[in-house]
Amino acid sequence: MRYGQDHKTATRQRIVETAGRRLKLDGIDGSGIATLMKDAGLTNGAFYAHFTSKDDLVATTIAEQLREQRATLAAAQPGRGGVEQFIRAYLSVQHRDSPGEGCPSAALLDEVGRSSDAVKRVYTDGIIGIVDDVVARLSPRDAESTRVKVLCLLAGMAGTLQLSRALVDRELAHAVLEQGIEDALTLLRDGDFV
Amino acid sequence: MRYGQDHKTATRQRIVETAGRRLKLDGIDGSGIATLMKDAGLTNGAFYAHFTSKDDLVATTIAEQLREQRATLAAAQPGRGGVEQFIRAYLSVQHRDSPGEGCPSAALLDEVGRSSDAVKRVYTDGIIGIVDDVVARLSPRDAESTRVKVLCLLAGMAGTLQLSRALVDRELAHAVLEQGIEDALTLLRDGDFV
DNA sequence: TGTACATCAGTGAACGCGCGTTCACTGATGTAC
DNA sequence: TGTACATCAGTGAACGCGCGTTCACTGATGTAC
Repeated sequence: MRYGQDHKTATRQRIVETAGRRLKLDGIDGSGIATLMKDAGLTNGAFYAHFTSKDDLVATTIAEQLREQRATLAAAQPGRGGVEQFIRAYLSVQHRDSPGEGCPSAALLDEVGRSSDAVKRVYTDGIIGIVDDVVARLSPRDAESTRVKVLCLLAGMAGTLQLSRALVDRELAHAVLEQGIEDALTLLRDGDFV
Repeated sequence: MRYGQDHKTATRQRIVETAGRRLKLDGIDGSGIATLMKDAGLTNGAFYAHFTSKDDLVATTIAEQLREQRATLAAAQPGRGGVEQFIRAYLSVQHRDSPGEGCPSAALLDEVGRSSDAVKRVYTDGIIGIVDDVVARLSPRDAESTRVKVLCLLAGMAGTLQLSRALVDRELAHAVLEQGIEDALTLLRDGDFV
């Protein structure tokens, strides 16, 4: 089956997209090559024509997921208001109940910490990209220290979402989201930005 | 090999202890029964004399790990000062670099969110136990709303530790821990406790 | 324009291995006489 | 006290299965003549 030159690129893109969903739903260790390829409508054998290893796909997918997360922020209203909008959407019931469509940090952060340096590398680069976008919206006096503050803010939000997903007490899980928004806004206010 | 009545109990306890370390190091999906048993000096076959399934061990181990985490807090100085002490130890370089000896939430929270209801149940109960100890130290006006605030505080700290483990930029990873302590103390101050 | 051929994305079976789980067996100990 | 036996914690091989990876092959397409 010889195809046009865009075909393979499109297939690769499709694998990365469906893998994003699967990895966030079942975890890195919980997702096998055969399943990942089946999600993209292919068989396992085709995998190594697109990626050198599972780790290669994981790294590629996490980079792409963080790029999408960044695009979500970019779509919000301009300036500081967009950051608040982002926080409320992030800590929403809808986001919590749709891990496959959501933030890779919330779904995979502890697994990333156990992953290869290659995966940690793309994660680091990707999260810094998001942070820089947030910092630009806050236009702070000290951009460097603000980057660290924003990093912590995002990490806290990811942890809060993870907790809300792990609690069986639905009422408590909801209260955690609400309080998480309050806490994030408090830190945003106290962060000495401007 | 017939042994005294305490022998089996002691063996089970040993499995749960070594499993705690292994699960936090390699993740739930990343830890196999044979490895978990070898860690305890046993062979795979003995496993099902102690637990009904891997999920049973995971639930038992997470409950035990949260109990140990609670004991760590109990060992700190009394009152609110102990909470600050706990925060600084939690977000320390030492804790970050020893996941096997550390907090189960930081190591496994996103995997718990993908686990069985049984695992989520013991996680929920365990974390509430820790929260109640923190709340008791703060002796707040409104204990119920303070529980939620403390839950969020702990979730944020877990996320921050996960992030520090995932970043390849060592300097940034360290700055995140420092900022995480600042943020946690800020939330503790603003929490309207007393 | 029509035909022969080279390309190469994708198939599907197979590799060795580790997974969670089961089970017939071992053998050191506590108990009964 | 000494011996025979029942108990049962632990062994180690095996179950079927899915893992990550490899590879000989297929066959639709683009290209060459």
